[in-house]
Amino acid sequence: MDTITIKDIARALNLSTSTVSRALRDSYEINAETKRQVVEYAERLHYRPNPIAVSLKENRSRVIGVIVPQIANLFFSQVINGIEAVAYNRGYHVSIFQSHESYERELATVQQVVARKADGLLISLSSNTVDVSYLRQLQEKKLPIVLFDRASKDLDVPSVTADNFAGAFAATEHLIQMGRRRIAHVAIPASISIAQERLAGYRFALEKYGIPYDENLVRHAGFGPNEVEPIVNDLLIQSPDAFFAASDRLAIGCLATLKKWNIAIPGQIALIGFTNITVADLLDPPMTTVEQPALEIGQVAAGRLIDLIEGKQKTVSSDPVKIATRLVIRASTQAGL
Amino acid sequence: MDTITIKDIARALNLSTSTVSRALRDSYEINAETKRQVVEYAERLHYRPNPIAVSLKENRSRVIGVIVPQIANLFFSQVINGIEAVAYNRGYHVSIFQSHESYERELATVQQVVARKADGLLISLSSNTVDVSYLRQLQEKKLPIVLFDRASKDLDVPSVTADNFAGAFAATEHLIQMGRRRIAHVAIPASISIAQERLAGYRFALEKYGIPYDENLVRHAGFGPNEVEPIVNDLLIQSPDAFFAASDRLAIGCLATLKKWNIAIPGQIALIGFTNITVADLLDPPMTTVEQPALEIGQVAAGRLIDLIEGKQKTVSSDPVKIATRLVIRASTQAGL
DNA sequence: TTGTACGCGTTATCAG
DNA sequence: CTGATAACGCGTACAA
Repeated sequence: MDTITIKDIARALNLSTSTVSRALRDSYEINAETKRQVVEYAERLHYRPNPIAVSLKENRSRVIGVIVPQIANLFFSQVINGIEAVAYNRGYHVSIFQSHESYERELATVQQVVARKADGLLISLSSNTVDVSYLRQLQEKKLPIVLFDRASKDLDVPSVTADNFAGAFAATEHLIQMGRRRIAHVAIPASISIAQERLAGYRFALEKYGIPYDENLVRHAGFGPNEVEPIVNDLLIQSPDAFFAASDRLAIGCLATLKKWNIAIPGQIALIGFTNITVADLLDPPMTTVEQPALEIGQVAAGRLIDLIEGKQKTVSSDPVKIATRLVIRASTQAGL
Repeated sequence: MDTITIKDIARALNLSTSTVSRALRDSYEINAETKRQVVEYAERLHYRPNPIAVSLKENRSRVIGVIVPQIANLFFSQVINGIEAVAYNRGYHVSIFQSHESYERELATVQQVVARKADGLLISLSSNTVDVSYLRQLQEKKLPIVLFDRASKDLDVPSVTADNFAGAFAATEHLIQMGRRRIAHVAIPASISIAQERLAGYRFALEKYGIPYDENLVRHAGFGPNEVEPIVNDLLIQSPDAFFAASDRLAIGCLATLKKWNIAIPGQIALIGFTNITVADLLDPPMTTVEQPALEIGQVAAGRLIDLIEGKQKTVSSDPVKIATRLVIRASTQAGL
């Protein structure tokens, strides 16, 4: 292997490794000339310190581990972009991993990342994760952790999420103001923290407008490939006049099912997805959406984590940060109503 | 820090670290009883070898580095899923990184990953990467590398891509068979390897049906946020009767622009995207697409890489692997014609 | 200002 | 069968 080490430089310049080492970092009392020599030589040979050796020595890695349920999801991939932007600026590398909505893989991945001395963890919990004790243990070992999007009430850890309650409220209220009264809600799995918040926002809007809550109009869908259609079919039996879908995937599932039954959405069904769908404008009629500030969530989460890592946050104020969502009303949805 | 090491076990059991180490791996001549003791104690304390120390010692990490231009792209995220499935099964961890279509970031990321002793690299080149000499150097240092999707003719490295030529040919031929003659092609940046292949497939189809190639009908679009619309506008001046978009993003850009001008796609313009758009069925009319076998590309690429890593591939046959695409013809697109 | 020696956690070699 | 020792690359107390 011809990767060059501090030792090579030392030998070439007739110096000790410690002198070279010092010359390359703190100029902690080192002869200017020696330093110049070393730095120049190192430069010329493209010397790069071995991060593995440094990690072993210093017990850290300048790496932030990011674990998301799945990457094939515009929301998460955008959050990651936000994370990277901040982390990169502050001198950290970001390693990305997927839990594939599996508790076991989440656990294994986190263990691996921690074993590799990541300086901190940014996690969005898998839908199957109920036992978060492994995270609590890491937290007790002083490992900086920040949750985003999918947090856990069983964990006293800082979290950054969209304001799901307000977003769901806005979506539902919009539908109500368009004259709808029987609004079906296709929800994400109840085990996910934000499912409750979205449901609460939905219920609160109904309440505000004096519409009774009908549990038959609410169904949770999992992540299986063909789970949405039967659920939408069931909901259709309740003859809803609108749909509030709690995610991109569910919104698409709704649309597909409605299309299959040839139900014209504008006249009879209004649909709002809690989404980042980029093609919402292309649909006919365009879909009104609640957009999550994914980029910002990532940026804020990364910022908080790095503050924790660098000890700028003495008090770990674990009060959740809520980032405002945005209701995007597409023209002809309104027209259609 | 209360991470337990081999040394802790040795002390507790009055053994030397070397004995413990041996007991934990090769049972190479070790007393059965001693071994049992060690293993049991290690189990009880949840001992996990420090992967950083092992990497330093063995100069490898059982980690595969994956670098893609961007994660917020269904094609890439699905490829990654394919990669993970295979790598996981064969005992490797996968670390995911983005180059954000920047040569500099690609370079920096690869250097970082290599410095951390990744056992191999799976890369899809950024659109700005023209100088691949840094990869050639790594290759010469015997680092296993496999390119996927975006390869480079300047690099004699195994690659796995979709059969872009055949896919583009099939798409174009389909449009021709639907009676179109002036087929506009919105292409990805010419610097990307597969751009040429797709263009060639397009041209070959025209040729086969005796349609003259008109360079005014072909435009390349970059990755800027507002690049597609003006290009589509320009193309519209050439009064095309169909569009062949070379990617998801471009297809969406086409659709958006056409919708803006209120051009009814079915009657006047047929559109085919070289894509993985999941909502193609929802569009009105549904869009016919050429689907890339993303998952399979990832699986094959990961398989080849691991074969290389494990030396099963003595001869580095760098002949590119082409995976067949699938033309998905949506019913009413045909009807519309 | 520079060099020596040690440790981070692990494995491999060589004695015993 | 087991233990001492060296080595992977680096940083740092301690000595000079």
